[in-house]
Amino acid sequence: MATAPSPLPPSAADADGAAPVASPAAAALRAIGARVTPARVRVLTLLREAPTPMSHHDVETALGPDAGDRVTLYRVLDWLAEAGLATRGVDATRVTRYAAARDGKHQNHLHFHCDDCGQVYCLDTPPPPPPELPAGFQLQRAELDLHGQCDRCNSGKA
Amino acid sequence: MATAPSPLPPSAADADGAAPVASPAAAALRAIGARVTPARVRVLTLLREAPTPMSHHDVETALGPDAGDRVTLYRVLDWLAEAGLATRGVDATRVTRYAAARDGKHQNHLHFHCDDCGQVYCLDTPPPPPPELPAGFQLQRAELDLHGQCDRCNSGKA
DNA sequence: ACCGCAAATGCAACAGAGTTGCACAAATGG
DNA sequence: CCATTTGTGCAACTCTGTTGCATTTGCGGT
Repeated sequence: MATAPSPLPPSAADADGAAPVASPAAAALRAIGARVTPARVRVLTLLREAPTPMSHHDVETALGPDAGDRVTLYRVLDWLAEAGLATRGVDATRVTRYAAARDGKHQNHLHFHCDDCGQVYCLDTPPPPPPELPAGFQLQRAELDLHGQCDRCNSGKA
Repeated sequence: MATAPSPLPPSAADADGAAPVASPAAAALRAIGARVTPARVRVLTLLREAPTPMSHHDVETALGPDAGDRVTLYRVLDWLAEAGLATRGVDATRVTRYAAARDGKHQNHLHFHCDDCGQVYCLDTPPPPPPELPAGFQLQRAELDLHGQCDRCNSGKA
């Protein structure tokens, strides 16, 4: 798998020494009383601009030299998820993907997994109401994953 | 995680030299014109008797000395999924789980993932109808995964 | 402006799940 | 019973994610 398309935005990670703090990511960090570190700001900014959930590898590639240590990246992603600023998800290839949890938007929509290229798409369609479950079971969240072929892979084949 | 409960049935894997072929698993294999090998019969039989999807590790543990080689087990599980005799799924801990695909039963029901113990439960509730998606996208299958705490983990805590 | 401490980072080594290549054994078909 | 095709076993490897520990750094207090 060749690291997916990843249409990363042009001006994702900047503001290191010149501009103090212009990024909304930094603001979000401050808002919850967390430390504002370059790594966190860079990663969160990237996730916020990304159109689809990103894997550790995606983030590392997208940030390039600014990605820093592999482990730090894992820890930052993990921390973001723990802090509620991002959501975690495991795709069909056993890879964990992260998405910015903006204003709760990512909590409540559908994901389409392309079984061909592995890309994950976010759909605007509202999810159906979850069914009720047996007593004793507490529902935390429901996730409807659609699997199939995306338009790109679909047109390329028969 | 201590390898899940795994209530493996008493008479799962037998019939090696004495009884010719009594297992329905073997019959299922023959039915699709595939080779009937001990490994396949043992694994498929186990999966068919299992109440929940099993991971590679679960199967290896359950079969004990009869499990054979790790790699063979991976290949058998993979083959079963490819052949349509089992279905694959990835749980919250990035572990692939397999379930026997009997008569199409496992195709169309819900899974509840316990975020505490990682156990996967099969619910009888019928899944909601999938929404329509953008043009160019071809839906292969929809999977509704419910996440939360199971009754066991739920009662143990506050 | 400076100091100190807790928290974050970097480095290195490790762990578990799954894969690949190749030689050998076994299941079918003739 | 033999030949061919397919599955199995072994060893080594890749990839994703973790853990421990020393060092640096954000940030609040002085």
